[in-house]
Amino acid sequence: MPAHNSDVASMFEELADILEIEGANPFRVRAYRNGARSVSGLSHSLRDLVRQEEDLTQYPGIGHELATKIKEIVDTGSLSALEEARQRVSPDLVSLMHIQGLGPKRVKALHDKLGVKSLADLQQAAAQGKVAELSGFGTKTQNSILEEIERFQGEEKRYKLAVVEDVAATLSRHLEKQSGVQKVQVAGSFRRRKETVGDLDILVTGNRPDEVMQALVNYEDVRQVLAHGQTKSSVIMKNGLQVDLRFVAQDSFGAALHYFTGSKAHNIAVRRLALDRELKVNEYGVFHGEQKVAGKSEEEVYASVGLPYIVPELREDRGELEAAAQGRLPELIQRKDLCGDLHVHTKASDGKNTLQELAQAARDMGYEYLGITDHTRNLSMVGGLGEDRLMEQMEEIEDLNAQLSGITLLKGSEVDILKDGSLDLPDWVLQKLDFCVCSVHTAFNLSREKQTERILRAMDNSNCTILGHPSGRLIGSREAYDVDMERVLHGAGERGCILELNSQPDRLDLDDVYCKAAKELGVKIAISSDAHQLGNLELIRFGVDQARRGWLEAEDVVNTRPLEGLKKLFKR
DNA sequence: GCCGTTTTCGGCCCGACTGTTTTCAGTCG
Repeated sequence: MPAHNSDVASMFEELADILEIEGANPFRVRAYRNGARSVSGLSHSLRDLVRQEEDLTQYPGIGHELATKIKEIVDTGSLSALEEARQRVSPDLVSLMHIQGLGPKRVKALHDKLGVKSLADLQQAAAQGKVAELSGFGTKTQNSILEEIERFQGEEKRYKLAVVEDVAATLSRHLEKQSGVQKVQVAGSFRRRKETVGDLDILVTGNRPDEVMQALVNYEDVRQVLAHGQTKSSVIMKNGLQVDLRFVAQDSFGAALHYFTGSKAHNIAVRRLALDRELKVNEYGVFHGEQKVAGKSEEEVYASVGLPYIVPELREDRGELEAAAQGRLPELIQRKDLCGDLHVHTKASDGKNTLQELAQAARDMGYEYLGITDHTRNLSMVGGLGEDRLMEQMEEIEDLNAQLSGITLLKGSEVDILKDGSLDLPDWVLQKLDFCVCSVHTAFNLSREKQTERILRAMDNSNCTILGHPSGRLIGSREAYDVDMERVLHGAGERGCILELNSQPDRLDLDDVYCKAAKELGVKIAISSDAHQLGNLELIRFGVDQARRGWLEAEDVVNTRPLEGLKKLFKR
């Protein structure tokens, strides 16, 4: 059984859940959660680290005990402490913790007093009115449990960033229109530009808190009100997304924004730094005893703990605080740094537009070049190009380039990587192109070893300029294929192959963690839209967001180079 | 269970809201 970092993390999380239900020392529980978080933010694979006999306790939150457990998971694929814990507390019972409003104490009470063992048991007990009879519970709790069970079963837990953007924009406008509102700002993982968002955190300043809260709970798209207080309200929108609204005072805005932007791990780390200086940080400000010393702006908050401003995208407690303290925060890439796009489809395969239309759109976006990369023949269902049609397209591009001014079309192709790692078109054709994006579109189920070898072999071909959407994942619908990304990263580095950061909101592939790893290995990244129609070209901003989360600077990304510089990077 | 530029023991981030209470526990972010 493969043991990815995420497997280790989820085992630690599950163990933490069980210990919590059992009433274990809360700090011990927290230690497991910290360990899980630390592990999932790691850019190295634990399997490799263990194999290389690295000292795992060098990573934050991993001590002797967790290091031993990680070794056990990597070596055996399971964790005996977790197996034993599951005997005591069943996974079905643990899963009840994921229902909003149910924590360890209540789950334990439901189990001990009512014999609840599963979601079905709970639903039945609540429907029969037994839950309300327990001390500490009541009719309201019982009803909300029933509602939550239905919601829990019906819907996805996290939403893609691009989906949430619409809700955020319309709701922000609605709130801004309310009288007495000065400022509306979305915080949370949305502001950190995380690829998926669990809920929307919105901050409001002004002088009529009651009315703003009222405006949210009465908003037409609200399905259910979870909480409605003086300074905080929570609602569920009709699409299932939870929105938390906070009213904050003007002079606490920076502290609140920092607090609610998170991540939680980053905030905890900042508060720990503050404690060293005998400061207390909360959402109202930074305090020295009773005295408030900062809070108006986020810059103030960071300054109070001796740090420069850290942009939201970096706030994951993945080394940004240390980097800030040492004055080596990256100067992150921005949308305006991009000189072109290197992955675009036309009508020739599964795109919607002509070369001319795309060229014009790219020029209007201020690009210097646009890489045309239609699919190849292996993807016959989307009209993939064989060598004849590709040769024709190359001619077309050359003719068009002769007429166009202000934009250059690059002759490219998104070449299928076949099952054995060979490329879908012969070398003599590929050599005529300016560059190739090579991608896996079939045979996702190969073993880890075979999939990895397949991709390495594809990169062996010097015509493979860019490895397209390297993991193949589709957020929320398809797992990445099983591939040793560490080896792929090293392989790309050794061969001078560029890795793509595909900007489609459901791909964002490479992800942030591997972008950072690639950067550390000196592997270059191409941020591409993978546009299939004109409107898709702008999706590239989501790629830029993800790149920023991956610590990438302009120099790490090939398509920040003007055309001549780019062409040099294409040669390998 | 983790951690340490006072420490290897004794700390460990902090506040709002809800429901069930009669002053607070549980949950959440």
